[in-house]
Amino acid sequence: MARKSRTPMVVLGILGMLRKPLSGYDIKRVIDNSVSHFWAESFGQIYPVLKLLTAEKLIQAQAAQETSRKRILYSITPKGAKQLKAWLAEAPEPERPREELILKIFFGSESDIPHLIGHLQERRSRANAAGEQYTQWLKIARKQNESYTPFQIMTLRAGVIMSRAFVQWADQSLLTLNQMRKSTR
Amino acid sequence: MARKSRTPMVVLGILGMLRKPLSGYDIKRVIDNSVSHFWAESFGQIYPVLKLLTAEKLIQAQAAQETSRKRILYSITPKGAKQLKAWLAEAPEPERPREELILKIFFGSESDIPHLIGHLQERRSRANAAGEQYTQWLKIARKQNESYTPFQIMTLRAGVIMSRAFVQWADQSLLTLNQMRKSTR
DNA sequence: CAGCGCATGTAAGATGTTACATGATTCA
DNA sequence: TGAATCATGTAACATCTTACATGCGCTG
Repeated sequence: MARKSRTPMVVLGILGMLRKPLSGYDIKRVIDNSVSHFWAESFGQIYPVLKLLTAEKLIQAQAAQETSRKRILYSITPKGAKQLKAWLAEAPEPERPREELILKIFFGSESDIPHLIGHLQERRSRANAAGEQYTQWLKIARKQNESYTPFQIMTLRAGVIMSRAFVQWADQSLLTLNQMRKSTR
Repeated sequence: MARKSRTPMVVLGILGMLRKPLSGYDIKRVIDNSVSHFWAESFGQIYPVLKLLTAEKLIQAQAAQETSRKRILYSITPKGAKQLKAWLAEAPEPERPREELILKIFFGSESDIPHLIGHLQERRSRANAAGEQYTQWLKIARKQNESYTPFQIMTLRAGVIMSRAFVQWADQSLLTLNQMRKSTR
């Protein structure tokens, strides 16, 4: 048996936290605009889960009345909220680490330094961008602090700290690699 | 189509880097004792891959002569080394983030602060232990530096930096949570 | 009217985990 | 002799990604 899917709980979490009816599309957008660097979901997961949760009466569907556009809104039921709370109380399962970049550096002796430098720069710049985005969000959150929970702010800080640490490591490693490249030429 | 498996390349990488015949069991042990915090493999993956790679002539098997114990040793072929080098030159694929702890904190408003504190403490102590282990390895590596490549040392530094950043964030967050717990009582 | 963003959904297929099965050897 | 470690392997099953399919509404 494979590890139990946490997608249903993520959906329940978004619906429970925001306390308003959302469509599958909305849910995806919320995830992408908040915890995307820590958790991602695809439509291929979300839509089937929405049906499953409805069948289990953990969420309920209602057709959107406002517009003519096809749009199904879901809200969490008391049963769903209970289920969510129970899951939140459970210890997070240890994740399986998957850091291909580190692996490629680990095998660096079988590769060429310029390639490694390229990979590192590329990831460094992405981590840097992520860090700046989180910093930006933090700034916004501090201004209008009634629309953010302190918990959300904590995750933003995690984003800033972890991104910066990565950038710091990348810079240090790039320095080392550049020195190695020079000395072996 | 799901994301392409990188297990074959990990096996090729270990065999290529160490340049000596290893068994499936050995390979697992090497991974567990080096990059385990960045990459993990299970026997359920390794053994089938070993057969596959043999069929493709990227590695070759030889029965262990030394002992009577059932033990199959594999070594990389030139073709395998070429394949490995090509993979190492490719840009690492972006990983799908999966940080259940951050998610649970993000949904913190639907949970109880003591639970969150428990989860955080538990992960903080594991990150701290990982950080200390990497620090230890770094110390050893510096002493007998001919048995470690500079690339391996770089990954050890990554372990130290990332673990410390996590611990730093956890401590900051625990402080916040404890203050919140007091003020809402 | 073309293109983009909104919006929902399905199918195929590889991936990876867990559990199980088996047996040898070493050490207390 | 029993437990732990060494050692290889298979089966079942859920998970997840990618690709595809479809169609509406708004904007330039």
